[in-house]
Amino acid sequence: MGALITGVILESELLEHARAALRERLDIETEISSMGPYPDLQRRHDAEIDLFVQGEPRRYAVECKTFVDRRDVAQQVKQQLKSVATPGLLITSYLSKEMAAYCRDIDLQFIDTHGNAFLKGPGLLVYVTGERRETGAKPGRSTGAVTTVAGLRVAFTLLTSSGMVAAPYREIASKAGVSLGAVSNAVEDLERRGYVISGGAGKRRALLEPEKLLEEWTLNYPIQLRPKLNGRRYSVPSTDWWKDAQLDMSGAVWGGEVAAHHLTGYLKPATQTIYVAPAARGAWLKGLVTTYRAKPDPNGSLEVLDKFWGEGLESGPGIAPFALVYADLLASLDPRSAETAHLMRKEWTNGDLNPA
DNA sequence: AGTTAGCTGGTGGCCTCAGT
DNA sequence: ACTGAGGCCACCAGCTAACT
Repeated sequence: MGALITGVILESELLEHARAALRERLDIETEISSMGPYPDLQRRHDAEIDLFVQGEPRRYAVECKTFVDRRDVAQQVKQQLKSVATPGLLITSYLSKEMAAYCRDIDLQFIDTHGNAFLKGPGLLVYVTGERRETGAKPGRSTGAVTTVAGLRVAFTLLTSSGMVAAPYREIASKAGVSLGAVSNAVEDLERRGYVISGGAGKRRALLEPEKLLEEWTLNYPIQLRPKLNGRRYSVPSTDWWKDAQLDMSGAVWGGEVAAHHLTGYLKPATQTIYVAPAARGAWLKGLVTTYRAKPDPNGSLEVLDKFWGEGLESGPGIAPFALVYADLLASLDPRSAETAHLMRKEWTNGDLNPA
């Protein structure tokens, strides 16, 4: 089971190993009720399982995470499972004593593949910690394509530009704004997880299951990549200033609700998200302040972030790539935005929003 | 296109010190 | 003497860039 720890594994494998550990160490039987991804946006977890306690099934919404070695990851899972009607359960490869204690503190139930567990409910209280991982296994962080900053950039480039997956690593690296080694790691991870198929030496690679990859990317983008984009908020006196703001001339692009409005005509934007190239950011912000009297405000409706992708990936003039607009909408946790995101994904699936 | 050495930054653990 | 907070430090994963 060493590979479980050092490599990135499939959610289904993680689930199976954790269920086996629960059965062997704690004599608790489980049954998988359903596996995601779910079509409805209310269910963004990975699976639903029944735990049999004294013969009675207890249903849990499951979120699988290969590595949970940071408090913010546990916190993110907690937040994600909060919106689910059934009790949430984190399944991971290994939780240290410290992380187990933290999960208990924030009331996040979990099981890992080594028999550590925290389960509570009517007539049920299990807290097992300190079960050790195998020797030689490192506590490693993932090098995953959707769990690291560089990996997310690479996955984003592949999702946004069809055909890019077959391009040389140097071209992908250039478009994604990451190093060559990072592309190598990311593509290797995508291959291992079945998102990329490689035909061997000289053969072209292909992207498989882009929809599933998009879902994973969407979940990880607000946690891993977005906080690195130097986000700053501003308030603008006029509520509909965005209507006549022409961004494409200034190198900035709309993300979030305004982009969704332009793409679908469906959503009336209450917030504005703009991505600006870091080099142009200073001059661009000056213009924003003089033209629209924008003021720095931590609660302002306008958020300005660094543009992190290369040229030619936009969904349209002055509009961020679809995947990013979709992720922005879902990250806002606003039901209106989620509905629009769902609508956009349908169009993307049909190929209507794919630029390249 | 792949490999790897070296740098960077984040995290966890240990130590110290102040307060009770 | 004990406990908790804060600071410091070592370790390690992630990343880059040079090299093959």
